[in-house]
Order: sequence, then structure tokens, then C-alpha cells
Amino acid sequence: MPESPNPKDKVGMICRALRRAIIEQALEPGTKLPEDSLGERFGVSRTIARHALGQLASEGLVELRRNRIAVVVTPSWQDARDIFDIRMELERLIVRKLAGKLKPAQIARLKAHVAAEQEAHDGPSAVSIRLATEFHILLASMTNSPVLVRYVSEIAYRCCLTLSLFSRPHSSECGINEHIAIIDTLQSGDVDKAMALMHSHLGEVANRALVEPSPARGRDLVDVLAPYADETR
Amino acid sequence: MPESPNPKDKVGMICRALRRAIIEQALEPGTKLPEDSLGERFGVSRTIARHALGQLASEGLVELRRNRIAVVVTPSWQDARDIFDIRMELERLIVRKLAGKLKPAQIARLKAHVAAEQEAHDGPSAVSIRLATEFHILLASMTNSPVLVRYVSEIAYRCCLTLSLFSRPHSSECGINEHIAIIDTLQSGDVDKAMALMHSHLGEVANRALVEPSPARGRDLVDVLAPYADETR
DNA sequence: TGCCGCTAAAGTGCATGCACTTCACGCAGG
DNA sequence: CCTGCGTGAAGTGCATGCACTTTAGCGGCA
Repeated sequence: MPESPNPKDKVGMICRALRRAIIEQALEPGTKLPEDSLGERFGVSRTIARHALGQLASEGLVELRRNRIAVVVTPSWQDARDIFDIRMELERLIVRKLAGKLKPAQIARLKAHVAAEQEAHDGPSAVSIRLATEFHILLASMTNSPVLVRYVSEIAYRCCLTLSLFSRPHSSECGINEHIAIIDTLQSGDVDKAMALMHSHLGEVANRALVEPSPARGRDLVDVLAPYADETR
Repeated sequence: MPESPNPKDKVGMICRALRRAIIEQALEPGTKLPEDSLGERFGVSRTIARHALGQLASEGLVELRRNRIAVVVTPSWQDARDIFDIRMELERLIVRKLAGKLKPAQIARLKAHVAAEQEAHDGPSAVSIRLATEFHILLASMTNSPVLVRYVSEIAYRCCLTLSLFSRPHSSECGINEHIAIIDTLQSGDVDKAMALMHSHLGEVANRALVEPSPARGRDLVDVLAPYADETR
């Protein structure tokens, strides 16, 4: 529902490209995204680039301030916590809808994905982060609920952003085993266990990600100061 | 985060206006929204109108098909069910965050809102639907979680759309009393009871809204046929 | 040296123009 | 009377242009 997979849809293309760049941390939080550069890079006019930025902004991935260059958002620590809270609720819902109802083909699909995750385990961490995220989106898509897919995608992308901000350098090799366990439990049909598993899985991720701010975590000054700046108005 | 309350932000203005028009059912599902008409009506160029439509589309309120006039979405019955499911989860989360933590000023604010609902009870049903919806959004906003606010707003708006499609003519005078009960329980701090109340409140709304399609519910042919059309591709 | 103000360059906000697509109406044929 | 088709009108997709805002860097002044 965000935008169709229509190959002619240029703004959709750009959105996907940028989302992917962001999720793989090729574009770090705070990176500037000037309309013309984008347009030039993708071979379209500013108009289109602008439209794409609008989309991404509505997904919470870029920040759009009037008369200012768009930037990749820098989620606050509080934002991050909120997002994880919501994510847990939504993914529990997904698990509830899915437990015991997956067709063999779907199970196979999931296992194939996890295999890909394992394969990428020793590769660049950007890829494994992306795959881990896509696992959750894949799961969501099996509910056949476009709305759920959209929200979980959005949230999962934003969690990636958060990870690149707050998480310890090498915590990214997050629970592939947990993914496997979830698939198995889903297949077995034990709703409660599946929900608990998903809950603790996400809890793990959140814990790895959300090491308490401990102010000067190498991040840009302006980000560190953001909360204080809020006080002044 | 969707768009700032900046008064200079024309596309934000148009979005708000259209959202409100949709929520009050001045624009029914299926209504066409040509860019130029919109632009003319709001005194801006097509460019801006177009941008606004893009926003609304990403919120799931309008449908945007390539080279075709944008229309107010016509949610399918299944969509409606999904949306209510998600809504329940999110609002339960809200209640959990809020129970026992509301400041007196916030309680007062809520009660004032309910009073307004009561006042509008005998007025046009469009207004009371809007107020009922805004009650939930107000609640969400008290969590101070922008993401939560955004999602609940979006979902609530879409529920309104659904209502105008599926609900019986005069079911709109939905539980003002239930709103009051929720406020009271929230104040008392009984998390479980508050969650149960909210759950049943939404369940009520959903039941009133989602009378099983029973095919020819006066709706347009094309809508009835939509699911069958899906089979063909 | 260090700081402040000024100015050109870079960037955004928005409207308009042109090419292409879809839509709606009327007309011919069954 | 209904159906199928062709054509102009209506509408979208996209690029470009101009006015205004922000930014960054330079030169003057302390």
C-alpha cells in the first residue's frame, strides 16, 4: 500500500533505493539529502526526488524542515524505546495470527530466508542487519494484512536506524537461532509459546540496541544536545 | 511527524482539510479527487495538491493509481477487520502506558472532550463521529509517543472510513459512557481493568461497524466485485 | 589571531508548460 | 436497444523556471 511495485513508478524506485541505503547504514542518521543531488543521481528531476523525500518523511525515515535540506532522521533515545514498545505489540499480533496456520510452502520460505541469514553471517554486518529485518517483514507479509505489513516494515526500518545509533559495535549478529525457534514454534501451533518467544527475541534485540545513552557515544554534538535544546522552548 | 503544524505548510493544510472532510464523511469512499480541482479549491497549484494526495495515500486514506484520478479509498471488509485488530493492540498499549499516570490537567482535558461529545450527541452524526475519533487520538497524544499518535490517528481515521461503508445507519452514537468509564478507570490506575474496558469498547465499535458484508449492502457494484476481480490476476 | 557581518552560491517552495494516458460522449452497426 | 469504436476533453507524469531562504566562506575589524 505504500507504493506499488510498478516498475514505471519512479518515486517508488527512489524510495526503495533510499530505504535500502538507510537500512544498510550506507546513509547514516544526519546525512543530508539535497533534492538535486538525488535527482541527478537517479536520473530524474527535483520534483520526483522531492516527492520521494515526502514519502520517506511520512514513514519517519527522513526529516523534512522547511527551506532546509532533508536529512536522515536521528531518532532520540525515547523515540527508540517507543518504537520498540509498539514493535513488540505488533509482532505479537502477527505471531498470534500465524501460529499453526502456516502452509508448508511458507515454512519453507522462512527457512530459506534464515539460511540466507546464516550464510551472510560472516559477511558485512550491513547485509545481516538487513536480512534480519527482512525476516520480520516476511513474517508480517504472511498475515495477508497490508496494514500490518506496512506498519511493521516502517517500524523495523526505524529500528535499524536506531541500531546504527545506539547499539554496540558488534551486537548485530542477533539471534538467528531465535528466528529458527520462532519458525518451529509457529509451525507447532503453540500460540502462547510463540508469542513469548517473539517477545523475548525482540526484548533481546532491544537490549542489545538500547544501551542507555551514556551521553557522548561518539555521536554528533547536535544529536547529543537535542534533548537539552528541547528544554529551551 | 507526518507534517508539522507550521501554518506556512500548504500541503499540511490541504491534508488536514481533506482528512477532516473524509472523517466527517463529506467525502465518501470512491469520491474522485482530481489534482486541479483540489488545487483550484485551495488556491494552490497542482504540484501542491499532488503532494498532499501523496501524503494521504501513504496514510491509506486515498488511493493513487497511475494516470488515474485519485479517489478516497474503499476499504475492503477484510481490511476493516485487520485495521480493527491492530487498533485494539495499539489502544491497549496506550491504556497500559497511561493507567494511573494521568495528571489532573489531562483528566480534565479528557472530561472536557467527552462533554463536547455529549453536547454534539444530538447534532449531525458526522460531528459526533469525528469527536469520538478525536477522543482516542487525544488519549494517544498523552503518551508523548509521536509514533503511537501517528499510527493511532491513521488507524482511527481509517476506521471512520470503514464505518461509513459498513455500519448500520444510526449506530454512530457509540459509547460515550464507555469513554467516561475508561477515563475513570485510567485515573484509578487499574491497568487490567482499563485494558479490558478499552478492549470491549473497541469490540463494541467493531461489532456495530462490521455487520457481515451480506453482499448487496447498497454499496457500489464494483466494490462488491472487488474480491472476485482479484482472482483474475 | 579571533570574531563578526556581508554576499554569492546552493538549496528549497511553488507554479507553469508539454507530452502522454485515460475518460466520456456520441455515432455507427448489429 | 444495446454494443463497440473513435475522437476530443480532462487529467496525470514529469521537467523546468523563478523567487525566496539558508548557508558557507571571505574579508574587515578589533
